Amino acid sequence: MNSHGGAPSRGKPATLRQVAELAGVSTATASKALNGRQQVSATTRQRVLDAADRLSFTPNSLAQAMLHGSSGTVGLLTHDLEGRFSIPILMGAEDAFGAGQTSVFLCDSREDAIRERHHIRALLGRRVDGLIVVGSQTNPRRSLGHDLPVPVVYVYAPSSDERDTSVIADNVAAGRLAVQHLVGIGRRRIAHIAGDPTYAAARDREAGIGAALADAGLTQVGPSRSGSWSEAWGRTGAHAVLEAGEPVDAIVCDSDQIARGALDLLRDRGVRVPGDIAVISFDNWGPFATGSRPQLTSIDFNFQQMGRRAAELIFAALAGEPAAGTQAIAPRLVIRGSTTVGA
Amino acid sequence: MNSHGGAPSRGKPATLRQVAELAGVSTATASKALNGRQQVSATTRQRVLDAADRLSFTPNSLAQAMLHGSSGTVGLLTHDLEGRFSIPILMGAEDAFGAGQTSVFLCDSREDAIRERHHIRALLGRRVDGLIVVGSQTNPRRSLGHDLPVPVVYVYAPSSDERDTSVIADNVAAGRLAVQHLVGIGRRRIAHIAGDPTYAAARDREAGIGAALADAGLTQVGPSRSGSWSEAWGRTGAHAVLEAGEPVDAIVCDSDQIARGALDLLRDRGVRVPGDIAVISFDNWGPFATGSRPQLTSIDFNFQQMGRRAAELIFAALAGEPAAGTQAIAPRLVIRGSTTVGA
DNA sequence: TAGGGTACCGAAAAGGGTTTCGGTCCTTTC
DNA sequence: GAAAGGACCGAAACCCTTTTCGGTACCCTA
Repeated sequence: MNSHGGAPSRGKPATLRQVAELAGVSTATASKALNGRQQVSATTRQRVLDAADRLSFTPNSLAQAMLHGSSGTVGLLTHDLEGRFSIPILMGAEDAFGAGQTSVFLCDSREDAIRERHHIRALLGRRVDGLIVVGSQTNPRRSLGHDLPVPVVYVYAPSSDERDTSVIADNVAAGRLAVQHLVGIGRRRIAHIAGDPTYAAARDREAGIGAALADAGLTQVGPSRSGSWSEAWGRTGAHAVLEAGEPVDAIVCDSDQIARGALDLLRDRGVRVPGDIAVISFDNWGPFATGSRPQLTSIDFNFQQMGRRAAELIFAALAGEPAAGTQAIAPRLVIRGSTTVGA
Repeated sequence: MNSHGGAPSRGKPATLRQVAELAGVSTATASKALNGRQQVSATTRQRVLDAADRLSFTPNSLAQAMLHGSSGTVGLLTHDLEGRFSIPILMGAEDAFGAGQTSVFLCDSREDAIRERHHIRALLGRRVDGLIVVGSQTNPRRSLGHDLPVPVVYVYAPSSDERDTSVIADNVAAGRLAVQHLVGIGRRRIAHIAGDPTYAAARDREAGIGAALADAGLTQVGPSRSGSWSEAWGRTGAHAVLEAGEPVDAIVCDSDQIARGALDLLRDRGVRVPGDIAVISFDNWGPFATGSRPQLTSIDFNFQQMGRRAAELIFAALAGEPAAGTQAIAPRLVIRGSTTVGA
């Protein structure tokens, strides 16, 4: 770690006192020298810097935190077992906080309320400056309450309490975006294989799809068929769409996994994609979207941006400008082979 | 947070001093009362507890850490963008540390050495008790060096320095396990579609497969065909296996994604799985392994257990019993429909 | 009633860093 | 030569909790 080696640095890390002693000054002077304050002569400063380097001195953030009043840490609470959302969101937050400035505690509550409370206690004990709560469903989740001493931002799954601050994916816009793309490439007979109808995500996407179809003067082919988020349902749903007999030239699938299932069945039936039927889906989950034949055009929900926004909202709240309510992050269309031949 | 509400708890969290003041005792007594020490009368203790509850008091772990000398935190360094490994490993570590006892800082270095150094500086500044370094490849990675003041454990990707402590997946055992299962269900003509040959994982699995075949007195059908970790390669590889002309009744695929590609092609060619050819793969990546038709029999590398072991090794090192060298975690066979009809 | 014992409580220091404020020493100017 | 000013440095307080150790008050016994 230290640039020009030779330091012992075994055992306990060096303290400012040791640096000061080695440099032959007081801790006050050493502190000022290291922090670029103006009360130190150039020669003294250099002596301190050399001493700090020799000892591989790293200021103890715990002590700094106690003085400054803020710890420079944030807690990220999740119960997302697969880590599908949490990692991108965490990376976005890291970006916004500035790497090295703020560190993030990641805790997985595993859908367990007791474990969650446990983690919150621990995080508050460590005096985190804020809390980011990531849900794995889009459904609103129970609020942590308002008696917490730090700002809380809910991400992906909004808080059921409107007075809280939430950042969510804009599923309605995503639904519109999907249909607009299909219409843009000339499709007119659009069907929809939905996910689990108990999820707000499924309902919102359906609403967006309906609105965009209406805007284009079109009517959806068949009902939105609800099922689960699985590939198996994608196969079943696509089967139902074909069996209904109505001609179809595009299918919107509520997730990449559903789309994979649908592609699978269409291939079995000899239906060409995108020639006969274009397929578009949501999530843009890397390996799923790019592993298929053809690759999936998909709507990306910009998780990283959601994390960034969450961090910004925590900053704002700390600065005394809380922003209650729910903010939606705009999704992004990623075009691949399942809707266009060229791509 | 506080059980019977009514507390203000806005602004800065309460301090022990405030609790003591409210209870009419000194901070020393308050501390003893809250920590169950024996130097306090029952009535005084109760008064302190009531005061603490009224103020939603949470002891400041930062101050405790400064006294105790250890922060009760651990840094987990990753550059695993998809979070495929990191989250299970983190959960395993949480388990071993005991939820609430130890909190984990998660940092993503994004394959960037500068960012990595940055994060390490920050973590050491926060006086983490240990460091867990998770690699996304199985290839050995550059050591962080030995001049760090805390124990370091490398997970998944071992350190290239033998004096470091590493926990890795046992890819050789995994290869053996796959073949043993196939042999156990009566397969004798086994082919292998390998992953990227620059990965140690691919080489080790190949070694394990070879060893188990030899043990069973069998010879592999065709060479191990190397490619990438993608579904596309799985299709290409399976095509090559069929085109080679030699009869085959089982294929080992180096990842679930490769297996998905292989399944895809076999289905195109009208080959029945597992009737004509059984397929087995590695990783047991949930949605990939269970989304296919049939579902994939796969070797699970027990990431969670790797995290647990890493935590234990850090504990041991802190207790003065460092365990240099590399430890391999035994994999686990998960049987599904791609090798057995019943399952 | 005095002495010893016990139970309980509080003052103080420690842990590492930052900041304020007072002090020292050197330089400059009249 | 003396006073004023400036540049630099250090003592001490502070953040919050824990722990040691000394002290007080009370009770019991002789």
